[in-house]
Amino acid sequence: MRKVRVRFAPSPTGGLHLGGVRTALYNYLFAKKHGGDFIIRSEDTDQSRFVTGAEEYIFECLKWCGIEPDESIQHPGNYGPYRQSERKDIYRNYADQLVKDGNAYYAFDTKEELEKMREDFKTTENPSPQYDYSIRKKMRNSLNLSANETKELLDKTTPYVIRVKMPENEVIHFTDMIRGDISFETGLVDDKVLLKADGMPTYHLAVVVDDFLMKITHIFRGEEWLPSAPVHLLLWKYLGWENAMPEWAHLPLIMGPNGKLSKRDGAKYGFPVFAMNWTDPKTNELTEGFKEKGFLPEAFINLLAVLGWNDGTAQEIYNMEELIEKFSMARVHAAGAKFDYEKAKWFNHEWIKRLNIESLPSGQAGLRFQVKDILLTAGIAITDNSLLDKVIELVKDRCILLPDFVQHAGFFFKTPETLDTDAVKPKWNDDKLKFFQEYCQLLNGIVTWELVEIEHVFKTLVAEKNSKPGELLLPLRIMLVGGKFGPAVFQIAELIGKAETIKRIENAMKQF
RNA sequence: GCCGCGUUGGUCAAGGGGUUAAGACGCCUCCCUUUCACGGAGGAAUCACGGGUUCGAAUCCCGUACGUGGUACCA
Repeated sequence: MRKVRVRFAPSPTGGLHLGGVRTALYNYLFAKKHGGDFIIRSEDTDQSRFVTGAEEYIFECLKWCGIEPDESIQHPGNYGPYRQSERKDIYRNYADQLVKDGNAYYAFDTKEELEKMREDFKTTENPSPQYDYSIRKKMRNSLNLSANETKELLDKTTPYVIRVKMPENEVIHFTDMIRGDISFETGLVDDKVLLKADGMPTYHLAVVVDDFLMKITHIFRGEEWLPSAPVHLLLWKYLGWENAMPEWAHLPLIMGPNGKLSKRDGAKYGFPVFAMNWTDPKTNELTEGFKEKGFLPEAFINLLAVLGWNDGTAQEIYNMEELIEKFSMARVHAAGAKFDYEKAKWFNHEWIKRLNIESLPSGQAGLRFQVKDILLTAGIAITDNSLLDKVIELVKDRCILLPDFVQHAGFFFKTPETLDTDAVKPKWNDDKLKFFQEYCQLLNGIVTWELVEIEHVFKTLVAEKNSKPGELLLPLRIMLVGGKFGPAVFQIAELIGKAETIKRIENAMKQF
């Protein structure tokens, strides 16, 4: 029994979107569940499209999610290098071997010739002709040229690519861990480029070679790779590695409101699609991440994990430990799942409610730290941790995203700058003014500043004046918190203290 | 066009020959609460369609439709 080894090969062009993180997560969960290794290979095959900073960004995102690779550029193991540009010679070697064995060939067609071919063979029935077994007979490649002609072209360093030679009439099938038996006719698959003119491998060559060399046992990737699976299968066979063949699973896509989830959807519908803030270095355009939006990493991995997977029970809230224990690839849905931001927020709410105040199981700082941080960015510095803890306990039920704490906890530490006077003014009168003046005096006389006392004094005075508590409670709330929200008024008064309570009432009275 | 994959309420989904077809999000109603939430109790809402197979189909088979991905010297 081989040790489980899985790998994640994030695209360098787009940073990490929802689907990417979920692929990483599923790979990670599977590896950890089976006591295996989680490996990250960096795909930088296409230098011209490489986005600077993407590599670091990906590691940061995964780290935030609590996913640390066992092997990667940053955590080298025995199977490096892990960056494709540094493995160039390795790929070339295997490409040459494929040519030598007659399973691949040199193709000298220029970009223009390819375009011409696609134009010439285009019909209404077949709008995009492929470079396949029938077309390749008509192109400029080592299959049609004589050995000498080929050698001559190579000697003259004519640009060329190496393409796989797909068999004309074979059925290739394999078992997908999610979808079961899947088969393809090889004649319908094109002769994919394996090695590009610049000497870099395409994904097709790179994955196969890397997965073999890095002793990968399971390949989990997005569903968009399913159509090229037969190419990969054949390559494993042609390279003579059939007995080391890994198992496969093609993960369902994550969909947006209309079709596959895209970065645009995020902007259009107002929800994040990246784990963390992503600034496109080319356009300088900032896309807000789940982290910055106020999601807890626990909530983020939780919602991602159950978007396309469930363990068959009604359980919805899982921490990383439980996910590792319960995850199984066979229970991943084959159909794509539409991302629902409302549900995503619900997960965050649940996690805010249950997150430990002090620290996380992962050893990271707990809710207190995160709330403190969010208040600080809003200009509210916290010095009293025990007060903060009490406040968090009191208001966390009404906070969905982290920044909600600014509204719901901020006024405990900072006098509200503006009051919702409109809610009070229309019904404000001299009687009420007198009531609050007297209430302030009474509050001032309270010796032990406690909830029951503050409330008792209020109620007694209300009874004395023969007024309705409801009409006075709302103004008091506005005075203390600034608006029609927050927990029980007297609880707020207790926590902000005697002096501050009286100060806020007196200040507010001037404004009504 | 061709090829692959898919299709259970608006969304995530359980169920894989006999179920009153779970549960969650969202929505609605009520209760609780002298604010807003939380919480509690209810409610509306689903097996894409058409054929088979079967005593019996959401479940198995075929077809159709629709969705989605691929069809690049992108990944």
